[in-house]
Amino acid sequence: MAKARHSRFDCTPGCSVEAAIGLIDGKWKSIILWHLLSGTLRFNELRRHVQNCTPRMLTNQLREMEENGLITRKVYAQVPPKVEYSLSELGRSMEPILRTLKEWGDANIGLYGKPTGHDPREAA
Amino acid sequence: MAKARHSRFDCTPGCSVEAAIGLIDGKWKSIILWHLLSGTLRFNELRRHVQNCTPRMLTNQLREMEENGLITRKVYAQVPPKVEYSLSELGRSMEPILRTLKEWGDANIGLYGKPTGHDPREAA
DNA sequence: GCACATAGTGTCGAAAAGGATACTGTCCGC
DNA sequence: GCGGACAGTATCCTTTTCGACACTATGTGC
Repeated sequence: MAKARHSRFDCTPGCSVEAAIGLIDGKWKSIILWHLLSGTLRFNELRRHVQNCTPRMLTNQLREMEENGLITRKVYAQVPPKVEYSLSELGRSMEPILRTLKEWGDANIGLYGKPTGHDPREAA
Repeated sequence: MAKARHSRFDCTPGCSVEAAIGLIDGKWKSIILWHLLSGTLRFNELRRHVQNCTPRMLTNQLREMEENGLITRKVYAQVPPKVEYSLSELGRSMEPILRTLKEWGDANIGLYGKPTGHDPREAA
């Protein structure tokens, strides 16, 4: 997901769709982004919010999003380390995407019977 | 991606975002969905549209989306097989998502310097 | 009889993503 | 001096994803 997964920007129309997805895809990114919409958060605050995400994964996702310019990492040279994560302008520009996604999810998942989640192959 | 990857619907707010992403995530799904927005397509038509997607992968993605209720598969009992894929109502309801995603992608990727694609770790 | 088209399936293997667990260093409170 | 909080790292391992390639069956055209 990190690297070349969605890096075919030369593909058929729809590639920008893919490219956009590529940036928010990754098990925790959307949640992280979602929380950051409400404001700046520190590493361990995020950890608590995301709960079952290991620190390794959290760092990982955060770093990728930083590289992609979605978030900003601000380190305070303090004795007990302090690092703040916030959305960059680009990250904030994704708000409509996140919202559209959430609206659709709220409207269609559960109401519809959880498109994912149920998976016939498990029941059968 | 297929199964339990994004199946934490009980998580913190933002889970519906994740759930929605889970349905369009998967290397080819967004492209397929995108093409189907313009109308019904047959298997090999899709193949030609998506180009570098192996038939195995195509079947795979198509099946997952069918299970998720996003697309409809219509088989014609003909001698040279004929199978048509089209968006279901649920699938069509994703149009705003796809469009938002595409708009964002068009506006921010390339213009911004291809957030993915460049990856400092490769150059460094 | 051979190739082509249709719509796939099956097997194999590599790579990536993700998870578990333990560890770093520094300061504070006790 | 012990343990906690801070912000991560390092290492190992499993699962998932994806791609290559060959292969199925049936009918048509040559």
